[in-house]
Amino acid sequence: MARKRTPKMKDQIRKAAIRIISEVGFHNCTTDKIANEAGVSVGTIYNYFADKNDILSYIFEIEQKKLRIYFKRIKKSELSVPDKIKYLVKEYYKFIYENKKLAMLLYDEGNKPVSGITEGMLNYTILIHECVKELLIEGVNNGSVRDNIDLDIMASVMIGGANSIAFMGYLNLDKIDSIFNAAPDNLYNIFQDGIFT
Amino acid sequence: MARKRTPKMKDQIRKAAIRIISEVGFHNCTTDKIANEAGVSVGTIYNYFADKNDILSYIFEIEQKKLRIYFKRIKKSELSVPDKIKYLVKEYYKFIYENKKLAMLLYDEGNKPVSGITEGMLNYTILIHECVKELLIEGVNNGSVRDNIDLDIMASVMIGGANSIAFMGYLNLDKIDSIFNAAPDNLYNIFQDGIFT
Amino acid sequence: MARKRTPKMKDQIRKAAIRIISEVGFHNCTTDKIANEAGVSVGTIYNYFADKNDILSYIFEIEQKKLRIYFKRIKKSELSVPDKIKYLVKEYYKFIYENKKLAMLLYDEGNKPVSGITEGMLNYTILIHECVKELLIEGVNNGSVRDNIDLDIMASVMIGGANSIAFMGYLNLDKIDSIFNAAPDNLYNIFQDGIFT
Amino acid sequence: MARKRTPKMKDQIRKAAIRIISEVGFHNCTTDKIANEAGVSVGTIYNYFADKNDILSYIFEIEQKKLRIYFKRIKKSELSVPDKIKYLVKEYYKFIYENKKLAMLLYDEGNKPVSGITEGMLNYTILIHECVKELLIEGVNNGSVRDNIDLDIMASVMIGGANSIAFMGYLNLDKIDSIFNAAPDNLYNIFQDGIFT
DNA sequence: TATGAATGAGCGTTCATTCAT
DNA sequence: TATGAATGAACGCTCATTCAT
Repeated sequence: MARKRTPKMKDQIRKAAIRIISEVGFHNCTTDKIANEAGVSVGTIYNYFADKNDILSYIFEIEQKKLRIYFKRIKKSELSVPDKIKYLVKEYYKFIYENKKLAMLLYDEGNKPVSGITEGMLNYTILIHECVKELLIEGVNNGSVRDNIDLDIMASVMIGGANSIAFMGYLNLDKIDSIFNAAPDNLYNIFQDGIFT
Repeated sequence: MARKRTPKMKDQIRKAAIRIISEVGFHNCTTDKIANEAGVSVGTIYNYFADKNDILSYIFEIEQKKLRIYFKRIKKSELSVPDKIKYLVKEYYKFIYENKKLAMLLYDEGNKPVSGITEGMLNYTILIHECVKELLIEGVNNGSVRDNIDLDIMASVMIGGANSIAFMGYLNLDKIDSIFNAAPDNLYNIFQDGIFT
Repeated sequence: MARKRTPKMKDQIRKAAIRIISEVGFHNCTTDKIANEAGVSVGTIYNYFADKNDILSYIFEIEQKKLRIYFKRIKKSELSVPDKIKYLVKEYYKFIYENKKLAMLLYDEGNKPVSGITEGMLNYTILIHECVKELLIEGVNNGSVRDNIDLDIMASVMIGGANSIAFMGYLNLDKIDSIFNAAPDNLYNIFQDGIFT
Repeated sequence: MARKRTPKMKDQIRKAAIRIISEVGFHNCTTDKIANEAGVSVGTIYNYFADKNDILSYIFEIEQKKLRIYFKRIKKSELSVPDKIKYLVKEYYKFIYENKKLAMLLYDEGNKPVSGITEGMLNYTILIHECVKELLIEGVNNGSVRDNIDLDIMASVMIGGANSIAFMGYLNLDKIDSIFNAAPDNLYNIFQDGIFT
């Protein structure tokens, strides 16, 4: 029996791709670079992925799966909606701090209305939106979230706001620790009381 | 003091580039396409721009100049800080509605911590941040903006939130009108009172 | 005298290759496709064949063997030379009608002075030539075949003529039946009396 | 004004392609080889041809045009049909003798019911068939060609026969002169009286 | 200054072949 | 002996850039 096509190998390639793409962007990331980073030959990539785009799709697909599980768990918890969101925000910054490269990639490639390369990318972004919105609906229903604001807009602001801070962190890598540290409370604070006095 | 005659051709190319890039993204935008859209030959592009990236830099540079003037005007106005921000938000949505292609491009290419192609792109993003932050400082100083939140974070949330709504609009082009219509008030509302009750 | 058990697998691969090559041509025929068609793994092919070309060689080799036996039988028969040829032509069209794929392959790959891939291919073509020529020599010797024509040329015309009709059939698959039906008599007729009155 | 895209350049590439393809076959002929042979860069090829197949199409297209003119001229001549054919055959061998490479290519690539790469190839083959058939029809009408043989078959035999001799010549390059020398008369002889006594 | 044909490095992808299992 | 995942050279094609006109 020959070597079995292992899920391990596919993951090895996926992770190498994450590293490369997050460093140079998807368009400057060549299949050769990925293969090299994965310690594999180019041909092998094509044993696991239909084409280069498919790698990106797969990256987003995996994250989507994780996300879905994660949100389900939060939703089911006994916490109040604000506390769920507080928790979510905290976890979010923990995640992007621990997975800088992946997070950068997700941000970099996932926010392209124009040159979106794969469906997977948009689906991921939409999924987050839907999950946050669900939480907000729950909040509106039990009176913990204001009901005079469009919930799509509210979700957008929350996600966009959180991402934007992360982006700032990536641009100021020397201050990233303090930024990510301060972010959750500050963000929650804004969600709580707005920015004006 | 009459200016020298504007290099019309450079602008012609810039505008063509905006149209093409916003349609297909920078990486799928070839110099041939730009030249064709501009009604000019490829060679001519290189009389006005050092290379392809330089076109993108120039686009951002121009927008930066406009932005600087614009912010200066707002800052000088007699409005209160919240009203300045209200006005700003309104104008922002008006602008991206009327300049969809340019706005998409600015969004698509301007938010890349990773694969940023030119300095100009980041400078543009940073400029916005700085300008908003200045406004917020003014607000803190005169007591109209809360002083217990990091202002960089606050600015990030505001900008990211606004952009995120725009992004949602681009993804739902059929609802873009109603989204952009509702955005300013909803956004201001959130800035005012947060999202929780 | 019982033969050793035929290496069935080699034949299985050979037949699969015939099917695939005749469908897509040798150059578009991948070892994967052959393996798949043969219900065998790629590796197995290389247990029976030195390389991809070797499969083609083998196909021609097998046909050559069959041909040799076939011609020997005809030669030995009591028929007159014209009758032998008449019989040959009839059998030829029967064969290519019943083995369209193989015949197409033999034609497609066997007529390449230039890009001949394997020796086997040419040998096959040459073999046919030699066998027909032998028949013609017999005819010249007993006076049934004209002796003022170069026999190589004569053989070429006969074979080329017959093939060319077959080719026409392949190009007009809807009329292939009537073409192959009419071919033997018409061809023999031409051999008999030429084309001019 | 920049260099003009010249028909000369396209021809230069076409001729280089003929040389390479006739040497190694279309499938083993790389764009790099053609470019190199033409003293041009790969990119230039793509200024004149849509893709690699297009080069082959063009080669056949050009020959088709020449052929059409040539046949028209013969048809209009005052010669009897047999004399037209005699002339045609003579010219044919002159042509393939003087243009060995082109002729080999035309033969090698033009006779593929299966793996025909471009329409142009088949059209060329069909054109020859049609032109010969027209001549035969003329002959039948004025009584110089036998009317009890299917004319498609007759045309096929004539063309296939002539080609087949040429093929033999290519396989025996040392005897090619004498073969091509003897061919016209022998062929005409067969057309006149058949092969049997 | 404007042109656009020529350039050629570089990319994504294929596929015959190998070899560990 | 059979397997099929891994390999990597090789290909067709693109496109930013150059430069003769």
